[in-house]
Amino acid sequence: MTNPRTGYPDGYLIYLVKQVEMGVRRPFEELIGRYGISTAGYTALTVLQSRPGITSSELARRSFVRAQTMAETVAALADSGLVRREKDPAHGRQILLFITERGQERVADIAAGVTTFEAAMMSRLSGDEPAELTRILRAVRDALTEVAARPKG
Amino acid sequence: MTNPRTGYPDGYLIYLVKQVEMGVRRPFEELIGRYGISTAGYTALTVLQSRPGITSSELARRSFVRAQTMAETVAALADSGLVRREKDPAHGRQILLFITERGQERVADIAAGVTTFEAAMMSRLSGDEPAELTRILRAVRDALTEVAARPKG
DNA sequence: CGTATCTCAGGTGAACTGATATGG
DNA sequence: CCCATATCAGTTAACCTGAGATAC
Repeated sequence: MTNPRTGYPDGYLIYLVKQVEMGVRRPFEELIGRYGISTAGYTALTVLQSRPGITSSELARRSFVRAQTMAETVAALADSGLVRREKDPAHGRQILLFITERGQERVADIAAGVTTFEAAMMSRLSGDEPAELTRILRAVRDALTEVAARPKG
Repeated sequence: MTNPRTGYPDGYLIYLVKQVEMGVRRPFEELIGRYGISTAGYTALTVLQSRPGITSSELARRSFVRAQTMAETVAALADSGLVRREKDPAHGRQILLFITERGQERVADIAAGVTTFEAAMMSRLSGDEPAELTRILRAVRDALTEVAARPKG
């Protein structure tokens, strides 16, 4: 009934994650949408900033979505000239992705709004709580990566 | 560029929340789906356990969705006999919601699976990290409630 | 009169499964 | 042969907006 590790009912952590994600979703969508891209697109751009040259499939794995879903997201970015696709000479099938100059600019344009929004999210946190939260969420994500890697159960 | 409170790039916290939510979504859906209800339905049931007699609109606010969306979720639960609707005698328009005996049983059936899944999520956390995470996420959710309450921006 | 609930109707973006082709 | 990537096609679950009736 009550989880000894959280002090809350079983399933509450999952509910809480969902609440936070939903609380972020609409305001964030509204913010990003003004710049003509989707939330998923924006996220892909920021990942490509730190990991230039990864494939769409790899991007999909990092976002916990199927390759087909990410392919759509990337296609939209490529159409807008924010991402450049380049055939991997070593692997004929793979296509490497790079953020373009224009993509960099777009991310820079959005930066101030994102910073403000994230500050609002953290407005009730004090001291090192933001760093704690980030650290612990990364550990949860890594644990979920393991779960996702399992074949079917 | 780098947020001084998290030590990570701006927007990373939002990305992390999304990653975790996506990492939870499919396995959790798969788990809950076996019992013939949706993830949203299961969550509504658990909230009704601790808050019997709240309205669908109130449930919607707590989940950061529109009233119409929650109405659909609740309708499905009522059709399955997991939730009972009762006209509020004091407020002619409002309909109060209660989880039924059958709803309680359904939640109980799912409990073991949920506990196991949540344990997997927390498998890389040690000591009081799960409690820390829960506490901090609640503070973030409360901050987001304020953001959502604002009229339009 | 303004605000909130509930409900009907229609719409959408972002995920999904399935199938196929190709390359390592 | 097996596995991964990419891509075309169709589908779904969970949100959304808009509009109208009712109640405080």
